[in-house]
Amino acid sequence: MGHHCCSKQKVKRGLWSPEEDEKLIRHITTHGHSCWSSVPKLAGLQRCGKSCRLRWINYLRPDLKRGCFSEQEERTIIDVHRILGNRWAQIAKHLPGRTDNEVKNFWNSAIKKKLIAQGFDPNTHNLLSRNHHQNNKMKNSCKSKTSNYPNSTSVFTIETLSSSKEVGVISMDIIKASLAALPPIATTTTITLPQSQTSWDRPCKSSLTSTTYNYMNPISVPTTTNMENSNLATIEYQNQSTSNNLLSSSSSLSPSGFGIINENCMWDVTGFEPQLIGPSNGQEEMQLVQQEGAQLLQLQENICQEEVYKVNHEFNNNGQIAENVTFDNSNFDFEFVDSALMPCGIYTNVNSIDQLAWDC
DNA sequence: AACGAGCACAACCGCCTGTCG
DNA sequence: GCGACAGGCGGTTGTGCTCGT
Repeated sequence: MGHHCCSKQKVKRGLWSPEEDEKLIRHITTHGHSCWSSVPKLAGLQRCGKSCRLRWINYLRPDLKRGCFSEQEERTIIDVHRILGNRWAQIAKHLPGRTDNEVKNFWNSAIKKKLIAQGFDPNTHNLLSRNHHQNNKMKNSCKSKTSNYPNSTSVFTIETLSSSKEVGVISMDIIKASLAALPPIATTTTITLPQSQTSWDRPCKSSLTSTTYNYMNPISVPTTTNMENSNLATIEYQNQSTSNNLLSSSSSLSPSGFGIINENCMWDVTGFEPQLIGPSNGQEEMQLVQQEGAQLLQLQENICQEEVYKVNHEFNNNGQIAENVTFDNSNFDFEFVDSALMPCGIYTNVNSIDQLAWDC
């Protein structure tokens, strides 16, 4: 059974021949594709319009980047997927020259398996094997005083400690998530690592001696947004289930508090890119981590800005007054905001990472 | 050389949404 | 408001290649 647009006529299916490709390219480059349904007839192809469109978008478009995905692209896919989920078209927009189909195939054939192999749930980006254990632990003895999200899937227990700075089992994603959860006031964060630990994702329960690093919270750096106009929205995120928040029309966007979970620690053992961060090369590596964290934050901020802009743009076009716009009557993507702000379920009001310890 | 399993990727299917009459 | 249609998207399937036996 074919697609309804194809059922009316006899259409060829299956792989495209070079001759068909040539016909389609010649037609689109000379006439464009104002209406895909008319393209097959005009181009002399026995295909349906949808098939032509897919062939052009996924394979024949001149601006496509062919070949293997770069490591940077892989990371971008993972990072954006963490925020957006299986919205392949949206993810592909962050990868110039790549199509949603290509990204989807790459995810399913490569990244997904690597994440699973590393113990990550590719859907939630949380650890797989320890989920139940940690969830049970959360139920029984969670002392978190800050996380108030009932649907949190965090596998980490956060405790407020008055004096201890010890970091037990820790991975890069936890570090970044916690750093990103810091309020924008803090500019420098002190992280104490066991001396013996040279890799962030390598569990190390005992710490005889420790090394201290300073980590600049990239969120704390004031950034200016470059939206089309200054008529931006401020999100006062409280509780999505009972939200009755207002969009204000004249304040500036401040998506601070973005959480980051980063599976970059997986590269360490998958052979992609060893990231040894420790006393031997800590200074240099921490700079790289800072840069990477800042880039990731910028990426997440950009995505959030796009969502917020969509809301404003839509209402402005409709001639409505932004002050009267609420989340309830908007189509704002709460799920997106939730995932962007609390990707690992960590939501905290603590003043510095010194107050955090991870009970893993 | 023949065969089958596994894999990557191209293509299709079905659903959803927006537009238009 | 309703139906028809086109475009877009994500999930799934089909196809051809590679590699091991």
